[in-house]
Amino acid sequence: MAFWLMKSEPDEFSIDDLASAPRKTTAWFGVRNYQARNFMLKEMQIGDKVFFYHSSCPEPGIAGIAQVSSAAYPDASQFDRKSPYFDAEAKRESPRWFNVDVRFVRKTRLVSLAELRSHRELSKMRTLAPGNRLSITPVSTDEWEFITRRLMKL
DNA sequence: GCCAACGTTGGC
DNA sequence: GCCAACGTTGGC
Repeated sequence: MAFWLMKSEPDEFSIDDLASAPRKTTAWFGVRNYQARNFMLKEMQIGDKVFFYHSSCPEPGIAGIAQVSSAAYPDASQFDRKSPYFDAEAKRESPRWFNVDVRFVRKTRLVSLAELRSHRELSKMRTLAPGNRLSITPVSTDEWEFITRRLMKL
């Protein structure tokens, strides 16, 4: 089992939105970056644990925990002309973008970006790397355990 | 709203 | 295959 961090703008879709979604599950659609897509398509497994991260908001940070609840399948929004994620190059028979489903596990206290940066133990964390913009990044077992046990006291 | 960093595009 | 231009991300 692997660990991930997935970013969402809470104005668009927050941890509370996930908690109140039907079956507490959402399709993680709209990813339009190949590296992030490949994590979903090639590496994620059902049951992988996810830090749900709020980005582009007054207090960016980890807001909860979710888990991967499906294998990757074609992202429907690429075929939807009315969607901001529409991709004219994508064809039904050869989709370009994929997503997994993500299911709510629990809310946590907000562990802010500033707090994450303050711990040496997390200095190698991919999402904290200078200039990182990837919306999906791997989290190591050590990083996961440090954050859940030491910071969240779970 | 600014801007640094990065990914993508397209001309050559 | 290089690289300049452009668009996007996301913290501040």
